[in-house]
Amino acid sequence: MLDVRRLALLAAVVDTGSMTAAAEQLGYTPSAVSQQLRRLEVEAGQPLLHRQARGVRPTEAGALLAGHARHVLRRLSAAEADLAELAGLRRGTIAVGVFPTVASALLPLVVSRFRRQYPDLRLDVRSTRFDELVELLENGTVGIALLWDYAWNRVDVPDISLTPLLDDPTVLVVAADHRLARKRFTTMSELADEDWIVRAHDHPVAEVLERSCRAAGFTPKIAFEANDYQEAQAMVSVGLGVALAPRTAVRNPIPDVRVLALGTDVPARRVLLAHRQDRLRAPAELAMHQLLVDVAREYQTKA
Amino acid sequence: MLDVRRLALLAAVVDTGSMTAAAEQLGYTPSAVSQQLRRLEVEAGQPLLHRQARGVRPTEAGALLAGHARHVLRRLSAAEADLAELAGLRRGTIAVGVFPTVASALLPLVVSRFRRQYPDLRLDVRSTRFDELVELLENGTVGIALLWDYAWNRVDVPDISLTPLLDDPTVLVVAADHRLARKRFTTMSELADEDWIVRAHDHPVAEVLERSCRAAGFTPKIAFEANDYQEAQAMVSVGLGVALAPRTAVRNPIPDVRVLALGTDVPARRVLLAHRQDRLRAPAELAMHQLLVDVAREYQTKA
DNA sequence: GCTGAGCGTGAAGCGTTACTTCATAGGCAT
DNA sequence: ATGCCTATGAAGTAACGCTTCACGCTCAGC
Repeated sequence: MLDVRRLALLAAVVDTGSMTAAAEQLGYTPSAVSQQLRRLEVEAGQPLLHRQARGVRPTEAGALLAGHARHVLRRLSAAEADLAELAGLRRGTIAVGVFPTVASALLPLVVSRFRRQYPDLRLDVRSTRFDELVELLENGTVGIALLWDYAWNRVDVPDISLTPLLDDPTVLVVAADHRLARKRFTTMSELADEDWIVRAHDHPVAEVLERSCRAAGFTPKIAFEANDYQEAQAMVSVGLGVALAPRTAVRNPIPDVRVLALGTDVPARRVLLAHRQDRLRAPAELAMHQLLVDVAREYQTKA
Repeated sequence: MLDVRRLALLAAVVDTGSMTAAAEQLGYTPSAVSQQLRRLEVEAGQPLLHRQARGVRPTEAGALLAGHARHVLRRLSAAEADLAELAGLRRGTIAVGVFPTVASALLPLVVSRFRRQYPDLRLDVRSTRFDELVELLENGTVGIALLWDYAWNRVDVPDISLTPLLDDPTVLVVAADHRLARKRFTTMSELADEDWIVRAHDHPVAEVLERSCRAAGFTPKIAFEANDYQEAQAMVSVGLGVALAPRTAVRNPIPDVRVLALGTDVPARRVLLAHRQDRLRAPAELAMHQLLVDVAREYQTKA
């Protein structure tokens, strides 16, 4: 393969008409230019320059090669410009993986601010469940994923770096005509006699209920198992029971339910930002990382 | 400037989907590929490959760079192909400088054979006088020049390499009704009483006449000074006198003159092939060089 | 005619770099 | 659990490109 640095030298020499001028332009000594061009001529198998008393002139082969050299150099500049655009956030794509409850609550904020702040970047959001999120992260389909965990079961994936974004306290959801509906706050010990709506029994929030009730000294009566928080709210609204939920999951409650805060003794869900711990991260990914941290901080303090 | 060899590596890795495969394809060890790509990523300021369990996948920046790399490599291949075409005589230009008398006699043979043998090469012929030929040769306008000299004034130009092509004997031109017109051969001593047509007095053939007559023991009577051999022949044809000329110059004599050989004691013009003695010579130039040597040899033996 | 500036070239030496070798770590299939 | 395939790291070596210093040449100016 022809050496592109030598071709660049040739192009400069042909342009300036002199090895010395080209050397100065490119920051070399004339000797270096002369040596490299000599090698290029050997490589080419034919003379590329006519040495004259005053400077040099390209031969037919030299002019031809210099033309190719200019194309190559232009393309390399374009490549560097593209990299600079990616680095300068004037171009690029960031794919983020999220889980459904954060998708509905936090994400609108994130997306709108991202659009405003980086109008030239493409944003890809995938909403799916926990284990697939980790997989997407590991194979690079997404650069960033939002995960969650509880204190007794901290997420820990090798080669994945985690940044806690916010604490998502567990709240109580009751029907609008419930005896506690007027209150803003309650404790688990007030709820010993309630019927409970939970999500599928292997869902973590079921374990939150289990642990909280045990700490309060009673065993919850399970009235219904819902498939998601929307369904759970519906059941609560018609008086089938009360439910525990992460606050972000019921950020926009349906009409006939009320949301009450609970004490800090009820375990809170933690939302985390996860990414592969590569030395180098794509610029767009770094931008999104910072934006998520910012949005989460604001969300936390505002709420 | 981005390193093209690294870009080539990247393109190969992206194509094969594996560093090991790319290494094997390009004749490197996997370690070398890994190291170079790492450097390229540092240069790019962002990751270019997603490392996966089974091989690698390009990131957005990696795919972009690989695309540019493919363009650059294609262009470099084209450059090499062009050089090969020049070397393979399927392309190129050869400029030859000649002096008028060889142009009219030898050149038609040369041109026709050149066209036949190298149909893809361009041939540029410039016909001019001796000193300008040397100048054209020195500044590279022509790659080959045909020169001539006589034994007492050998051409010698620094950095110009000379190859004798043929001996161009001096002949006698007489009118068709001249007393010697029927003969094929004569000697200077038969010509002591003739009137002479010469070319301008500083022209070498005038010196040939001078020397030959002196050797034969007489001084020529100059009747007319002609500007070229055509004019000289015209004067001879109308009986103004006889003339000496290099044989190639009267290769195609006008109707009313006859050409007689002279003895070897009359100095012969020597025709030379001249070129700059560069280490490297353009392939088309080498081809033309050989062709000229061949044609001259045939011309010499045939005549 | 001589001299100096400008240009290209060459030999020697040095610093950098890119490769190989050898060894390690991790995932995946048998 | 074993073995293969992947990427990766440290160390050493060989090659390469550059600088320095010096020379030869041509042209312009005193």
